[in-house]
Amino acid sequence: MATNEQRTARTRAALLKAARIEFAAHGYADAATTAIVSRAGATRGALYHHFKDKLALFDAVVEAEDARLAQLIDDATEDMPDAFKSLRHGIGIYLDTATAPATRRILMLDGPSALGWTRWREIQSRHSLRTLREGLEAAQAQGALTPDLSVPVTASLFAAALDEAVHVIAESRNRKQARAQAVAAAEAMLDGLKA
Amino acid sequence: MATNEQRTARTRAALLKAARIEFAAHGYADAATTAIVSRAGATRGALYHHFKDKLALFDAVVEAEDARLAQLIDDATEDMPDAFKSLRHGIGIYLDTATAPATRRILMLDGPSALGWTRWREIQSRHSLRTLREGLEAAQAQGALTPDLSVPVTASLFAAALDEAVHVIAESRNRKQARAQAVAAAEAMLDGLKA
DNA sequence: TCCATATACAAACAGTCTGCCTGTTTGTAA
DNA sequence: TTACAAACAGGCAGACTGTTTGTATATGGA
Repeated sequence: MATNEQRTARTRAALLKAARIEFAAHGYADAATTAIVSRAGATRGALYHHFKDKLALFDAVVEAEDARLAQLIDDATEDMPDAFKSLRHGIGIYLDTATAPATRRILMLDGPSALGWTRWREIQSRHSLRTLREGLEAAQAQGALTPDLSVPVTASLFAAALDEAVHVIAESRNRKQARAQAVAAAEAMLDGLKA
Repeated sequence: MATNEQRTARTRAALLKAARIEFAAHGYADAATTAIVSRAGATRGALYHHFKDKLALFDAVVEAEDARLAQLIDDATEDMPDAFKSLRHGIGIYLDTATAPATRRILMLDGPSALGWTRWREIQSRHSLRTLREGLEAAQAQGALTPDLSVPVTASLFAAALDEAVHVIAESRNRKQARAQAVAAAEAMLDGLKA
Protein backbone atom coordinates (compact mmCIF):
# COMPACT_ATOMS: atom_id res chain seq x y z
CA MET A 1 0.00 0.00 0.00
CA ALA A 2 2.52 2.55 1.20
CA THR A 3 5.97 3.05 -0.22
CA ASN A 4 8.89 2.23 2.03
CA GLU A 5 9.79 5.89 2.23
CA GLN A 6 6.30 6.73 3.46
CA ARG A 7 6.33 3.91 5.98
CA THR A 8 9.66 5.09 7.35
CA ALA A 9 8.54 8.69 7.56
CA ARG A 10 5.32 7.78 9.32
CA THR A 11 6.94 5.46 11.83
CA ARG A 12 9.79 7.82 12.60
CA ALA A 13 7.42 10.73 13.09
CA ALA A 14 5.16 8.70 15.36
CA LEU A 15 8.14 7.54 17.42
CA LEU A 16 9.54 11.05 17.74
CA LYS A 17 6.20 12.47 18.80
CA ALA A 18 5.59 9.73 21.35
CA ALA A 19 9.16 9.92 22.62
CA ARG A 20 8.88 13.65 23.18
CA ILE A 21 5.85 13.10 25.38
CA GLU A 22 7.36 10.25 27.38
CA PHE A 23 10.77 11.91 27.79
CA ALA A 24 9.07 15.09 28.94
CA ALA A 25 6.81 13.30 31.38
CA HIS A 26 9.33 10.95 33.02
CA GLY A 27 12.76 12.20 32.04
CA TYR A 28 15.19 10.41 29.75
CA ALA A 29 16.27 7.71 32.17
CA ASP A 30 12.82 6.78 33.42
CA ALA A 31 11.04 6.86 30.08
CA ALA A 32 10.57 3.24 29.04
CA THR A 33 10.94 2.32 25.40
CA THR A 34 7.92 0.06 25.81
CA ALA A 35 5.80 3.06 26.76
CA ILE A 36 7.14 5.06 23.83
CA VAL A 37 6.42 2.44 21.17
CA SER A 38 3.08 1.67 22.72
CA ARG A 39 2.10 5.33 22.50
CA ALA A 40 3.39 5.49 18.94
CA GLY A 41 1.43 2.43 17.92
CA ALA A 42 4.64 0.63 17.05
CA THR A 43 6.87 -2.06 18.53
CA ARG A 44 10.34 -2.08 20.03
CA GLY A 45 11.49 -3.91 16.94
CA ALA A 46 10.56 -0.91 14.82
CA LEU A 47 12.26 1.47 17.22
CA TYR A 48 15.55 -0.38 17.15
CA HIS A 49 15.31 -0.66 13.39
CA HIS A 50 15.10 3.11 12.93
CA PHE A 51 17.34 4.20 15.81
CA LYS A 52 20.62 2.77 17.03
CA ASP A 53 19.52 2.89 20.65
CA LYS A 54 17.44 4.85 23.11
CA LEU A 55 19.99 7.65 23.18
CA ALA A 56 19.85 8.12 19.41
CA LEU A 57 16.09 8.55 19.69
CA PHE A 58 16.57 11.14 22.42
CA ASP A 59 19.19 12.89 20.33
CA ALA A 60 16.70 13.22 17.48
CA VAL A 61 14.04 14.58 19.84
CA VAL A 62 16.45 17.19 21.22
CA GLU A 63 17.49 18.24 17.74
CA ALA A 64 13.89 18.67 16.61
CA GLU A 65 12.93 20.57 19.74
CA ASP A 66 15.79 23.04 19.53
CA ALA A 67 15.24 23.52 15.79
CA ARG A 68 11.61 24.37 16.51
CA LEU A 69 12.69 26.97 19.06
CA ALA A 70 15.20 28.55 16.73
CA GLN A 71 12.60 28.75 13.98
CA LEU A 72 10.24 30.66 16.26
CA ILE A 73 12.97 33.14 17.14
CA ASP A 74 14.08 33.54 13.54
CA ASP A 75 10.54 34.25 12.45
CA ALA A 76 9.99 36.81 15.18
CA THR A 77 13.20 38.76 14.70
CA GLU A 78 13.68 38.86 10.94
CA ASP A 79 13.74 42.33 9.41
CA MET A 80 14.67 44.03 12.66
CA PRO A 81 17.46 46.47 11.84
CA ASP A 82 18.64 47.39 15.35
CA ALA A 83 20.74 44.49 16.66
CA PHE A 84 20.17 45.02 20.38
CA LYS A 85 16.46 45.59 19.87
CA SER A 86 16.28 42.34 17.95
CA LEU A 87 18.22 40.58 20.70
CA ARG A 88 15.86 41.78 23.37
CA HIS A 89 12.87 40.67 21.35
CA GLY A 90 14.38 37.25 20.71
CA ILE A 91 15.07 36.85 24.41
CA GLY A 92 11.42 37.47 25.20
CA ILE A 93 10.30 34.84 22.70
CA TYR A 94 12.80 32.38 24.15
CA LEU A 95 11.72 32.92 27.74
CA ASP A 96 8.06 32.49 26.84
CA THR A 97 8.39 29.33 24.76
CA ALA A 98 11.19 27.48 26.54
CA THR A 99 9.34 27.60 29.85
CA ALA A 100 6.99 24.93 28.52
CA PRO A 101 7.58 21.87 30.74
CA ALA A 102 8.41 19.53 27.88
CA THR A 103 10.93 21.89 26.33
CA ARG A 104 12.51 22.66 29.65
CA ARG A 105 12.90 19.07 30.73
CA ILE A 106 14.16 17.71 27.41
CA LEU A 107 16.35 20.58 26.30
CA MET A 108 17.75 22.00 29.50
CA LEU A 109 17.70 19.27 32.10
CA ASP A 110 18.22 15.92 30.42
CA GLY A 111 19.88 17.19 27.25
CA PRO A 112 23.33 18.01 28.61
CA SER A 113 23.33 15.11 31.04
CA ALA A 114 22.24 12.36 28.66
CA LEU A 115 23.93 13.52 25.45
CA GLY A 116 26.99 14.99 27.10
CA TRP A 117 27.76 18.68 27.11
CA THR A 118 29.77 18.59 23.88
CA ARG A 119 27.06 16.97 21.78
CA TRP A 120 24.37 19.07 23.41
CA ARG A 121 26.24 22.27 22.66
CA GLU A 122 26.86 21.13 19.09
CA ILE A 123 23.12 20.86 18.56
CA GLN A 124 22.36 24.17 20.25
CA SER A 125 25.04 25.96 18.27
CA ARG A 126 23.13 25.07 15.09
CA HIS A 127 19.79 26.32 16.39
CA SER A 128 18.82 28.34 19.44
CA LEU A 129 22.37 29.30 20.34
CA ARG A 130 22.97 30.26 16.72
CA THR A 131 20.22 32.85 16.83
CA LEU A 132 21.84 34.48 19.85
CA ARG A 133 25.31 34.32 18.32
CA GLU A 134 24.08 35.88 15.11
CA GLY A 135 22.44 38.64 17.10
CA LEU A 136 25.67 39.44 18.89
CA GLU A 137 27.60 39.28 15.63
CA ALA A 138 25.22 41.80 14.12
CA ALA A 139 25.70 44.05 17.13
CA GLN A 140 29.44 43.74 16.79
CA ALA A 141 29.21 44.59 13.08
CA GLN A 142 27.28 47.71 14.01
CA GLY A 143 30.03 48.60 16.44
CA ALA A 144 27.60 48.35 19.34
CA LEU A 145 29.51 45.61 21.15
CA THR A 146 32.69 45.76 23.20
CA PRO A 147 35.12 44.91 20.41
CA ASP A 148 37.53 42.55 22.17
CA LEU A 149 34.86 40.14 23.39
CA SER A 150 34.73 36.66 21.86
CA VAL A 151 31.26 36.43 20.40
CA PRO A 152 30.95 32.61 20.55
CA VAL A 153 32.04 32.47 24.19
CA THR A 154 29.91 35.46 25.17
CA ALA A 155 26.91 33.96 23.42
CA SER A 156 27.40 30.68 25.30
CA LEU A 157 27.59 32.36 28.69
CA PHE A 158 24.61 34.56 28.01
CA ALA A 159 22.58 31.65 26.68
CA ALA A 160 23.26 29.76 29.89
CA ALA A 161 21.99 32.73 31.88
CA LEU A 162 18.82 32.70 29.80
CA ASP A 163 18.35 28.98 30.37
CA GLU A 164 18.62 29.64 34.09
CA ALA A 165 16.06 32.40 33.72
CA VAL A 166 13.72 29.85 32.15
CA HIS A 167 14.08 27.63 35.23
CA VAL A 168 13.62 30.53 37.62
CA ILE A 169 10.47 31.67 35.85
CA ALA A 170 9.02 28.20 35.44
CA GLU A 171 9.48 27.28 39.11
CA SER A 172 8.41 30.59 40.61
CA ARG A 173 5.13 31.19 42.40
CA ASN A 174 4.64 34.55 40.76
CA ARG A 175 5.57 33.99 37.14
CA LYS A 176 4.94 37.52 36.02
CA GLN A 177 7.17 39.01 38.70
CA ALA A 178 9.86 36.40 38.20
CA ARG A 179 9.85 37.08 34.48
CA ALA A 180 10.24 40.79 35.05
CA GLN A 181 13.13 40.24 37.48
CA ALA A 182 14.84 37.79 35.16
CA VAL A 183 14.46 40.10 32.17
CA ALA A 184 15.86 42.99 34.20
CA ALA A 185 18.89 40.95 35.24
CA ALA A 186 19.45 39.61 31.73
CA GLU A 187 19.19 43.05 30.14
CA ALA A 188 21.58 44.48 32.69
CA MET A 189 24.11 41.83 31.75
CA LEU A 190 23.43 42.52 28.10
CA ASP A 191 24.08 46.21 28.71
CA GLY A 192 27.49 45.28 30.08
CA LEU A 193 28.37 43.91 26.66
CA LYS A 194 27.71 47.20 24.92
CA ALA A 195 30.60 49.24 23.62
CA MET B 1 35.80 -3.04 68.68
CA ALA B 2 34.39 0.10 67.18
CA THR B 3 31.40 2.03 68.42
CA ASN B 4 28.32 2.10 66.23
CA GLU B 5 28.85 5.78 65.59
CA GLN B 6 32.36 5.10 64.35
CA ARG B 7 31.22 2.23 62.15
CA THR B 8 28.54 4.40 60.60
CA ALA B 9 30.91 7.29 60.01
CA ARG B 10 33.54 5.05 58.42
CA THR B 11 31.10 3.25 56.14
CA ARG B 12 29.30 6.40 55.09
CA ALA B 13 32.57 8.15 54.31
CA ALA B 14 33.84 5.21 52.30
CA LEU B 15 30.58 5.02 50.35
CA LEU B 16 30.59 8.74 49.62
CA LYS B 17 34.18 8.69 48.46
CA ALA B 18 33.66 5.68 46.23
CA ALA B 19 30.38 7.04 44.91
CA ARG B 20 32.03 10.32 43.95
CA ILE B 21 34.56 8.45 41.86
CA GLU B 22 32.04 6.19 40.15
CA PHE B 23 29.49 8.96 39.52
CA ALA B 24 32.23 11.13 38.07
CA ALA B 25 33.59 8.38 35.85
CA HIS B 26 30.35 6.99 34.43
CA GLY B 27 27.64 9.52 35.23
CA TYR B 28 24.79 9.03 37.66
CA ALA B 29 22.69 6.69 35.53
CA ASP B 30 25.52 4.41 34.44
CA ALA B 31 27.29 4.17 37.77
CA ALA B 32 26.38 0.76 39.21
CA THR B 33 25.79 0.44 42.93
CA THR B 34 27.73 -2.83 42.78
CA ALA B 35 30.80 -0.96 41.56
CA ILE B 36 30.40 1.69 44.23
CA VAL B 37 30.17 -0.69 47.17
CA SER B 38 32.94 -2.83 45.75
CA ARG B 39 35.21 0.20 45.59
CA ALA B 40 34.18 1.20 49.10
CA GLY B 41 34.89 -2.27 50.48
CA ALA B 42 31.27 -2.63 51.48
CA THR B 43 28.13 -4.39 50.28
CA ARG B 44 24.88 -3.26 48.76
CA GLY B 45 23.22 -4.20 52.00
CA ALA B 46 25.28 -1.55 53.81
CA LEU B 47 24.52 1.01 51.13
CA TYR B 48 20.77 0.55 51.35
CA HIS B 49 21.02 0.59 55.11
CA HIS B 50 22.60 4.04 55.17
CA PHE B 51 20.84 5.58 52.16
CA LYS B 52 17.23 5.35 51.06
CA ASP B 53 18.18 4.69 47.47
CA LYS B 54 20.78 5.45 44.82
CA LEU B 55 19.45 8.97 44.41
CA ALA B 56 19.86 9.74 48.11
CA LEU B 57 23.50 8.70 47.85
CA PHE B 58 23.96 10.97 44.86
CA ASP B 59 22.23 13.79 46.71
CA ALA B 60 24.74 13.46 49.54
CA VAL B 61 27.65 13.47 47.11
CA VAL B 62 26.36 16.62 45.42
CA GLU B 63 25.88 18.33 48.75
CA ALA B 64 29.40 17.51 49.90
CA GLU B 65 30.92 18.57 46.61
CA ASP B 66 29.21 21.93 46.53
CA ALA B 67 29.98 22.55 50.19
CA ARG B 68 33.65 21.90 49.45
CA LEU B 69 33.56 24.44 46.63
CA ALA B 70 31.86 27.08 48.75
CA GLN B 71 34.41 26.57 51.50
CA LEU B 72 37.25 27.21 49.08
CA ILE B 73 35.62 30.42 47.90
CA ASP B 74 34.83 31.57 51.42
CA ASP B 75 38.41 31.02 52.50
CA ALA B 76 39.81 32.90 49.53
CA THR B 77 37.55 35.93 49.76
CA GLU B 78 37.23 36.60 53.46
CA ASP B 79 38.49 39.97 54.63
CA MET B 80 38.20 41.53 51.20
CA PRO B 81 36.52 44.91 51.71
CA ASP B 82 35.69 45.84 48.12
CA ALA B 83 32.64 43.82 47.08
CA PHE B 84 33.29 43.72 43.34
CA LYS B 85 36.95 42.92 43.83
CA SER B 86 35.96 40.04 46.09
CA LEU B 87 33.43 38.86 43.50
CA ARG B 88 36.02 38.83 40.76
CA HIS B 89 38.43 36.89 42.93
CA GLY B 90 35.77 34.36 43.89
CA ILE B 91 34.89 33.87 40.24
CA GLY B 92 38.49 33.01 39.47
CA ILE B 93 38.61 30.41 42.23
CA TYR B 94 35.35 28.92 41.01
CA LEU B 95 36.48 28.65 37.40
CA ASP B 96 39.73 26.99 38.41
CA THR B 97 38.29 24.41 40.77
CA ALA B 98 34.96 23.56 39.17
CA THR B 99 36.65 22.65 35.89
CA ALA B 100 37.85 19.43 37.53
CA PRO B 101 36.12 16.61 35.62
CA ALA B 102 34.53 15.06 38.70
CA THR B 103 33.11 18.33 39.94
CA ARG B 104 31.85 19.29 36.52
CA ARG B 105 30.10 16.02 35.84
CA ILE B 106 28.53 15.59 39.25
CA LEU B 107 27.59 19.17 40.01
CA MET B 108 26.76 20.67 36.65
CA LEU B 109 25.71 17.86 34.35
CA ASP B 110 24.02 15.14 36.36
CA GLY B 111 23.04 17.27 39.35
CA PRO B 112 20.10 19.16 37.86
CA SER B 113 18.96 16.23 35.74
CA ALA B 114 19.02 13.54 38.43
CA LEU B 115 17.94 15.58 41.45
CA GLY B 116 15.61 17.89 39.60
CA TRP B 117 16.29 21.58 39.18
CA THR B 118 14.47 22.59 42.37
CA ARG B 119 16.40 20.30 44.69
CA TRP B 120 19.66 21.05 42.90
CA ARG B 121 19.14 24.78 43.27
CA GLU B 122 18.21 24.34 46.94
CA ILE B 123 21.60 22.75 47.55
CA GLN B 124 23.49 25.35 45.54
CA SER B 125 21.72 28.19 47.30
CA ARG B 126 23.22 27.00 50.57
CA HIS B 127 26.77 26.76 49.22
CA SER B 128 28.36 27.95 45.98
CA LEU B 129 25.40 30.06 44.93
CA ARG B 130 25.26 31.53 48.43
CA THR B 131 28.80 32.89 48.11
CA LEU B 132 27.81 34.67 44.90
CA ARG B 133 24.57 35.97 46.35
CA GLU B 134 26.37 37.29 49.43
CA GLY B 135 28.87 39.00 47.18
CA LEU B 136 26.13 40.76 45.27
CA GLU B 137 24.35 41.67 48.49
CA ALA B 138 27.53 43.26 49.77
CA ALA B 139 27.85 45.19 46.54
CA GLN B 140 24.28 46.34 46.83
CA ALA B 141 24.86 47.42 50.43
CA GLN B 142 27.82 49.48 49.23
CA GLY B 143 25.53 51.07 46.66
CA ALA B 144 27.63 49.65 43.87
CA LEU B 145 24.82 47.65 42.31
CA THR B 146 21.88 48.76 40.18
CA PRO B 147 19.36 49.15 42.99
CA ASP B 148 16.20 47.70 41.45
CA LEU B 149 17.76 44.36 40.54
CA SER B 150 16.62 41.28 42.43
CA VAL B 151 19.79 39.91 43.97
CA PRO B 152 18.67 36.24 44.21
CA VAL B 153 17.52 36.18 40.59
CA THR B 154 20.58 38.02 39.35
CA ALA B 155 22.86 35.69 41.30
CA SER B 156 21.14 32.66 39.76
CA LEU B 157 21.52 33.95 36.21
CA PHE B 158 25.11 34.94 36.71
CA ALA B 159 25.94 31.63 38.39
CA ALA B 160 24.55 29.80 35.37
CA ALA B 161 26.78 31.87 33.11
CA LEU B 162 29.76 30.88 35.26
CA ASP B 163 28.80 27.22 35.06
CA GLU B 164 28.71 27.54 31.29
CA ALA B 165 32.13 29.18 31.43
CA VAL B 166 33.38 26.12 33.29
CA HIS B 167 32.16 23.88 30.46
CA VAL B 168 33.62 26.14 27.78
CA ILE B 169 36.99 26.20 29.50
CA ALA B 170 37.06 22.49 30.27
CA GLU B 171 36.21 21.44 26.72
CA SER B 172 38.42 23.94 24.92
CA ARG B 173 41.63 23.09 23.14
CA ASN B 174 43.38 26.17 24.42
CA ARG B 175 42.37 26.38 28.05
CA LYS B 176 44.30 29.52 28.81
CA GLN B 177 42.74 31.45 25.97
CA ALA B 178 39.28 30.09 26.68
CA ARG B 179 39.61 31.10 30.31
CA ALA B 180 40.62 34.61 29.35
CA GLN B 181 37.69 34.93 26.94
CA ALA B 182 35.24 33.54 29.47
CA VAL B 183 36.51 35.84 32.20
CA ALA B 184 36.25 38.81 29.86
CA ALA B 185 32.66 37.96 28.99
CA ALA B 186 31.72 37.29 32.62
CA GLU B 187 33.25 40.52 33.85
CA ALA B 188 31.53 42.48 31.10
CA MET B 189 28.21 41.06 32.27
CA LEU B 190 29.15 41.83 35.86
CA ASP B 191 29.92 45.42 34.85
CA GLY B 192 26.38 45.67 33.50
CA LEU B 193 25.11 45.09 37.03
CA LYS B 194 26.97 48.07 38.45
CA ALA B 195 25.07 51.15 39.46
C1' DT C 1 27.96 -9.62 83.89
C1' DC C 2 24.08 -11.07 81.30
C1' DC C 3 20.23 -10.45 78.50
C1' DA C 4 17.00 -8.06 75.37
C1' DT C 5 17.01 -5.03 71.77
C1' DA C 6 18.50 -2.06 68.26
C1' DT C 7 21.87 -1.11 64.89
C1' DA C 8 24.91 -2.47 61.05
C1' DC C 9 25.57 -5.11 57.82
C1' DA C 10 25.30 -9.64 54.21
C1' DA C 11 23.24 -12.15 50.63
C1' DA C 12 19.61 -13.94 48.03
C1' DC C 13 15.40 -12.65 45.27
C1' DA C 14 11.93 -10.44 42.39
C1' DG C 15 10.80 -7.12 39.02
C1' DT C 16 12.05 -4.05 35.25
C1' DC C 17 14.43 -2.48 31.38
C1' DT C 18 17.68 -2.41 27.45
C1' DG C 19 19.84 -4.31 23.47
C1' DC C 20 20.17 -8.29 20.52
C1' DC C 21 18.70 -11.99 17.74
C1' DT C 22 15.76 -14.64 14.99
C1' DG C 23 11.88 -14.93 12.13
C1' DT C 24 8.14 -12.93 9.19
C1' DT C 25 5.89 -9.62 6.31
C1' DT C 26 6.02 -6.03 2.90
C1' DG C 27 8.09 -3.32 -0.75
C1' DT C 28 11.47 -3.07 -4.84
C1' DA C 29 13.91 -3.87 -8.94
C1' DA C 30 15.52 -6.82 -12.55
C1' DT D 1 7.64 -13.67 -10.90
C1' DT D 2 11.51 -13.94 -8.59
C1' DA D 3 15.36 -12.72 -5.75
C1' DC D 4 16.64 -9.42 -2.48
C1' DA D 5 16.36 -5.69 0.80
C1' DA D 6 13.93 -3.02 4.00
C1' DA D 7 10.51 -2.79 7.81
C1' DC D 8 8.85 -4.60 11.31
C1' DA D 9 7.33 -8.35 15.44
C1' DG D 10 8.34 -10.99 19.41
C1' DG D 11 11.16 -13.50 22.45
C1' DC D 12 15.52 -13.85 25.26
C1' DA D 13 19.69 -12.90 27.94
C1' DG D 14 22.16 -9.89 30.87
C1' DA D 15 22.33 -6.08 34.02
C1' DC D 16 20.70 -3.34 37.53
C1' DT D 17 17.72 -1.54 41.33
C1' DG D 18 15.15 -2.00 45.53
C1' DT D 19 13.35 -5.31 48.92
C1' DT D 20 13.43 -8.89 52.09
C1' DT D 21 15.20 -12.16 55.07
C1' DG D 22 18.92 -13.58 57.92
C1' DT D 23 23.16 -12.74 60.91
C1' DA D 24 26.70 -10.43 63.63
C1' DT D 25 27.93 -6.68 66.49
C1' DA D 26 27.08 -3.02 69.74
C1' DT D 27 24.23 -0.88 73.55
C1' DG D 28 21.69 -0.06 77.78
C1' DG D 29 19.31 -1.74 81.69
C1' DA D 30 18.72 -5.44 85.39
